[in-house]
Amino acid sequence: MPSKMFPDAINSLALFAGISPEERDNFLRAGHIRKLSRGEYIFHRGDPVKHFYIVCSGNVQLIRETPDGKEITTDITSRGKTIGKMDILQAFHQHTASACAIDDVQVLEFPATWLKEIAKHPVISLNILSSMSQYVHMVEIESEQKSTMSVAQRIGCFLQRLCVMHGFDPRGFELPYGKALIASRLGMEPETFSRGLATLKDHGIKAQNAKIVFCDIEAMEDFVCDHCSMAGECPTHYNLSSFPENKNKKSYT
Amino acid sequence: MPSKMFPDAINSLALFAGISPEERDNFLRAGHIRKLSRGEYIFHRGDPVKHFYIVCSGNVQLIRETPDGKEITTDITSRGKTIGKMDILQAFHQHTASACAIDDVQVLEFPATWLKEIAKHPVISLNILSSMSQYVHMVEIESEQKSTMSVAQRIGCFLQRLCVMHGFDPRGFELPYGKALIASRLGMEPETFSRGLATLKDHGIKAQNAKIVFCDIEAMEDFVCDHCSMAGECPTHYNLSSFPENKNKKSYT
DNA sequence: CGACACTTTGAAGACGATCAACGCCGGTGG
DNA sequence: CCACCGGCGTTGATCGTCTTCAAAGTGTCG
Repeated sequence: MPSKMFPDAINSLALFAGISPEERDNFLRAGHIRKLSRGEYIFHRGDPVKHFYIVCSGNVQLIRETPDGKEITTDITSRGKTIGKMDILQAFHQHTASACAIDDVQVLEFPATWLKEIAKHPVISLNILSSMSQYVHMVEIESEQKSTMSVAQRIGCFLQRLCVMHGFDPRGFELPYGKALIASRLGMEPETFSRGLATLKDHGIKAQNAKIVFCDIEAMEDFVCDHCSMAGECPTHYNLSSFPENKNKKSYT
Repeated sequence: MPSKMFPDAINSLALFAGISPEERDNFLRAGHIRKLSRGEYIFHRGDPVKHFYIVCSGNVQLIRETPDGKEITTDITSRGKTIGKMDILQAFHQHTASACAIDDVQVLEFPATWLKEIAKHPVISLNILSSMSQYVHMVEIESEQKSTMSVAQRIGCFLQRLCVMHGFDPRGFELPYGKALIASRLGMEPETFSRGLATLKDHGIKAQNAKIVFCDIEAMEDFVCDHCSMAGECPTHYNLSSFPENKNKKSYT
């Protein structure tokens, strides 16, 4: 029984919010566990969509290749997140990105039809819609940030979101994966990431190797804008006022 | 009766695909028409979400302001598209962007609760999930393009999508709105857009004032990658092989 | 005709990508 | 135990691209 094996992951699933544990476990019985080791692919872009996944442990990288062979990391999913939701629900029955295990990973695998089935459940349907809306919002904001913010600012935002999402201690935590991966996630080169991280020391974020320390917790409060207050998953603007180019500018209420 | 007034817009609504016209009109009776003139706002970012909209005529610009007062155009919606869907479905009950009429606009306005109600309908629920998944895919790809493609390429992609979505004649059509707006939509400055458009002449796209001509229709065929083939709404890569930096690189199958 | 909004062009500067080299660390094998 | 190697991250120098600021051109509408 899955819920015995991964109680933490299962209990916090947004997918089943508002559903009784019994009904939920009933749904979950359709799935089985799949283990992958670092570097293994769960599926490749272009594969026909046959399954739907919930990450139980480890981190999974969603990758899309550009025509010139470069890899862009669309997202990094950790425990409790779902993979392949969108691909199933689209009319286009192929995966739009590849999924690769960053660490050793355990996922719950369900048949694709199962998702369409449970999506008919009114509560679950709204849960999916809600989490998808939230994801859209995040992607839109990140896209906007690529056009309007400097590398340093985007890194600061990412670190803050990382900290909030994983429940890390803002006074000191370790990056959960390599810097090259984060750089790819942010759509920049590793060198650029490295340099950007260095400049953040002047803005209240210290970084030594993989250790990150938010020195100015007050500044972090500013970070919780109205976007964030809703779910803690909103990528926002770190400590904007500390960036010289943002002096004398109105803040993001 | 709305369906009499805007038959084209209503009949092509993805929201009601697979629903009988009678049942659909039954749903639509809850709405009423709202007219706006150019420059008027339908709602502002931060407003409590009270309504849900379907665009009947004209174009609506979705705007998000950055902390420094700059405006980024998140999306430009035309006839048959919905506005405010995501904002309703999120736990956060405020609009995440402002909506402004570009032209004189007519929208169908529904109470927000109506959407949550009809979302319980299994077919409509899947319709919403499907269109939202598709939108997510588009936003993700555009975000990726901001990191990987040149300005000229992004403009080419946009023009192609514009042409397909609006059913324009690729051998010559007029831009449906100003260039400054398009530049904002693409996350670049008007000057950059202007210069980028000029360079496209070397890649089979002529532009004089607002008139766009795709000279190399064969090249456009390449544009229809597997993403596009599904719905014609996929932003892809215009005529990649004509860009010198993409010679000898594998194509996007 | 003139006012105004929009677009284009030009020149300067900032920023990130790229290429190259170095340092650091863990593992492997002699 | 030490030498070697490969993965990863940093640093430096250079280049191309986009933004910015400034000014001129174009069109429309009164």
